[in-house]
Amino acid sequence: MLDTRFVRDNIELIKDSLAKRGYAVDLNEFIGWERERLQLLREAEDLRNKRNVVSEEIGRLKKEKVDAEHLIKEMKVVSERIKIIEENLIDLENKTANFLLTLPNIPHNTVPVGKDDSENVEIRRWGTPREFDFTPLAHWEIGEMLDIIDFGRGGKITGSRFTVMKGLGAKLERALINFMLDLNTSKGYKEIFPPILVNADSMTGTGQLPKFESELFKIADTDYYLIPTAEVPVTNLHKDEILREDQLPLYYTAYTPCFRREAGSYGKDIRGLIRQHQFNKVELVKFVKPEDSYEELERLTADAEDILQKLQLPYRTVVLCTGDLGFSSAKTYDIEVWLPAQQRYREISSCSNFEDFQARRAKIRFKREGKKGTEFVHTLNGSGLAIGRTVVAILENYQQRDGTVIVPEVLRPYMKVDVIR
RNA sequence: GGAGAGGUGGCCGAGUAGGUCGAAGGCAGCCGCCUGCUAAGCGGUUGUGGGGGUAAAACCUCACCCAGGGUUCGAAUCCCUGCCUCUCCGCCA
Repeated sequence: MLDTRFVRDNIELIKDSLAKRGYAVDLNEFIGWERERLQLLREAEDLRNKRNVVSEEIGRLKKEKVDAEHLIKEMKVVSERIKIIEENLIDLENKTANFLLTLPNIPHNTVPVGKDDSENVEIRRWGTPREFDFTPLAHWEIGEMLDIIDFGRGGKITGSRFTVMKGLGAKLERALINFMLDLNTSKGYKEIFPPILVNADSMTGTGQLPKFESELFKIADTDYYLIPTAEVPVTNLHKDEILREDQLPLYYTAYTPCFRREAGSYGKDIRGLIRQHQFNKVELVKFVKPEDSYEELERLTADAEDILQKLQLPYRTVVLCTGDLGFSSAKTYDIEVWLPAQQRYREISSCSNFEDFQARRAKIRFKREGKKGTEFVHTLNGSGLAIGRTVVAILENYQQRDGTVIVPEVLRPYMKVDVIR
């Protein structure tokens, strides 16, 4: 969420930055609400002040057994007036707050301007895509041949976009989770295992609600939602807290299953593991001081890239342009892994700096040593990494002519085998 | 699921026959004083958000005693609803 006063005072800047994202927003109504709200607020405060003073006086008079009936009558009228104003005030507050909740974050000035993902800018590549002396198979073909991925039974048990991992496939999934958590924690990220059902308040805190309800699974008869990413529970760890300066930065890593409706992606990536309703992911989350957040974003991205380097998987990193940037993010790097069967790079991690956008929604603040007042922290997160897509990348990049798959060196201690056959 | 108890400031903990309580006291923190060092002691100070005000402060004011409603001239204190915590029973991984 953007700050009310900031929006009020920077109308033009907001309009410009939203236009870069492809949003056309009418702020005039908001300005009108704010003007009226402030006026009513002052009126209400003056009246409340009067009531406080006179009520005190009434108390004193009653103690002295002096008649205060005329004052009580007078205050009755004042209280009624306050009540009416407060109702209007609440109405206006709701309107402005709901409006602000639907505004996306302002892109950082280093984010390239563009209309959609075709204008994202590649900033680096690592590794060289392997030359095959045979035609590489798609991961779903490999997975079914080796009997480690069962798409059909996933559909039977639940429905489309659900998959069963079996044998060494299941073990590969588990190995990757452990490998990534071990690597991340060795770099100072604290491991978290959070609830995977969260309440609406937490979803609002990180920006999924109110705008993107249709992309979430909601539990019937409750206020709970299945998380679409560990970002939600982990960022909300410090909801409504005031942290001490010396507690920052905070680094967390968490493995969770993730659940997404994938509404609006009908027909996309129907085959294979790329786009599932349920998938595993190891996430990286940071809470940092504002002046550090862009340096922290670079390091977060580097930490995610390091996982691919250790797995010896070729990738490239792109910076998302304004038109492709996520709702809550001020700047995002996508890391895309090379998939030989598709002959293209596919997203495997998304690393973002949300600046104070989430912190303001979730009221995550900190206090500087020796300074008055509080400031919002900056929050960041990135996948480190999406497990299912990493499985895809390993199967496709490490496949051999005979249909078997070599286990990446760093995973062998976890897998206990060198080859999946 | 059944029965009970409770939710007050960074922490502990007063305050419930409504009135000057943003809230006693203690601890912790900060600033002084004192002190051979440490400890003890003495004095002062320390919440959050909003509106106004200022060059910036100072300052004025409103709100906040789990959350949301209600009663009242006036509520931390009374009433209702919700959430959470604890204890006992049941059930269960």
